[in-house]
Amino acid sequence: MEDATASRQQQQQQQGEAAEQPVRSRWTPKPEQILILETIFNSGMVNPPKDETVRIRKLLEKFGSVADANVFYWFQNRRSRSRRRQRQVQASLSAADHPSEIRYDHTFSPNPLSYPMPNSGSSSSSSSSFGLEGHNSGCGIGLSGYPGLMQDFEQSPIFCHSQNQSLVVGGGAEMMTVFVNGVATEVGRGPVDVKAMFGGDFVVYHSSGLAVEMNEYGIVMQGLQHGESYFLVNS
Amino acid sequence: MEDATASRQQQQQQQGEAAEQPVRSRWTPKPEQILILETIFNSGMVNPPKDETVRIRKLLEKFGSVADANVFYWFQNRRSRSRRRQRQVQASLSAADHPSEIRYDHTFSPNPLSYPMPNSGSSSSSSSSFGLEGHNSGCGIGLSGYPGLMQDFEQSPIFCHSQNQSLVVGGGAEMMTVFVNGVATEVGRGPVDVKAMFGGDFVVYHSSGLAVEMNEYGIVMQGLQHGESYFLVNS
DNA sequence: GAGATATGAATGAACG
DNA sequence: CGTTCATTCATATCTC
Repeated sequence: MEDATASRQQQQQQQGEAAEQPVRSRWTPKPEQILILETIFNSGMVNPPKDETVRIRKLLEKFGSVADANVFYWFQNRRSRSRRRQRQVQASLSAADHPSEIRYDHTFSPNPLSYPMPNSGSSSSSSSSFGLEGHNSGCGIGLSGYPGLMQDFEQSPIFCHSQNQSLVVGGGAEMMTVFVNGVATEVGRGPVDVKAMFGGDFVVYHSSGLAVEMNEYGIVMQGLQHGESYFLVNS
Repeated sequence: MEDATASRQQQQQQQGEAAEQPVRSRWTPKPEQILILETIFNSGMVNPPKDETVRIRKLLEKFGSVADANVFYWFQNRRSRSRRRQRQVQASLSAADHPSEIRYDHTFSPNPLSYPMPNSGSSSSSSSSFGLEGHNSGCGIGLSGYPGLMQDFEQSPIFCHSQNQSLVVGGGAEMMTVFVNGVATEVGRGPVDVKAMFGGDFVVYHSSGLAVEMNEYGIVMQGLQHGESYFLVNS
């Protein structure tokens, strides 16, 4: 926490000499700076000691103002998110056990570095071993290791994209979910005895405003549809 | 992965761009999914722990693919924006030091949810911990399957949560047509006194399933929207 | 179909 | 270190 101590309050960091930016409240690393930081991180130095942090900060300053605290925080976040992501991946892998339903990572999660997620137990921490994950997709930038890195950053922000695909398996057995007065409710796919199920005499409306027909016994013979919204109104 | 790091930030800097993004699309929650999320949030669970997040995700998957991260982000954003709105409202209230005249809130927000607003003086401060606004004390909505999944609702769930309101003007505006329980109805564009207008205590739902917020006097302040369908449910 | 708005995603900063 | 908050970036959506 030593580095942090010096940070605490730098509410207003001088946004750089150029005096033209809309006064950014927080540090916004330049692409070159990120590249440097990534390179250092991926080279194995994931938790630079204080003196090293200072050196890095000086290096970064060639591309824009930055404080030691920023560097400190950057590594801290990088470490944290890196590991978290690792954990996530691993968790989703173990989820492929006895898939009662094949559900896997669908959704397009572009290429997030990592997003937080409340976790309960779990430790493993043990300082340094960070999973690689830093397999920098070779788009290399040569950055000769850390000590020697220097110029030549023209820019080739790397980024080799890969699209993710999602596929979904519909679920659904004979039960389906509908929303009744805003509440998700499981109902069978067959006829619905409104009176018995909801205890009272109601008129059922579909969200479109049309009443759902029911017979003289208060039974909706076949109207509800999965995912739709309905409303019960006292009759 | 790391690629993402360098991917996003370059838009305000006069930096010559290089490559473009593969246009990543983002998760677009289905109406049913939003309803579920809103319901959970309004029930008081504003920051579900990891395991809960997973359950929610599985629930949401019945209506479309979604990842844990999406759920996580949703709650994080919801919380954040909710808090910010709260702060904003409060700030505008304190601006009434010497109220030489009645101040009324003329924030007509077309949408039921959220209204950003250009932040003005941001004192930021790191004080954190601000009042949550999810204090729906008991007004729960029982989302099925969740705190108990599926529920028994014979009694309609209600939304409490109200905020002080400024009253307004009754009348003067134009009229518009909305559908109430399937019936076209003319109402003024301003606040609607539900009790007076419909003679009874009701909860008003928009066809999306979301309850329309009303204050303790049974007055819908945010106004209804022309052409939309609403349902009155006895409370 | 350009501008305004709503909101998903990312990330710097902090807290405990 | 894990978690959470505040801000910002990016895009889907809506409006005129």
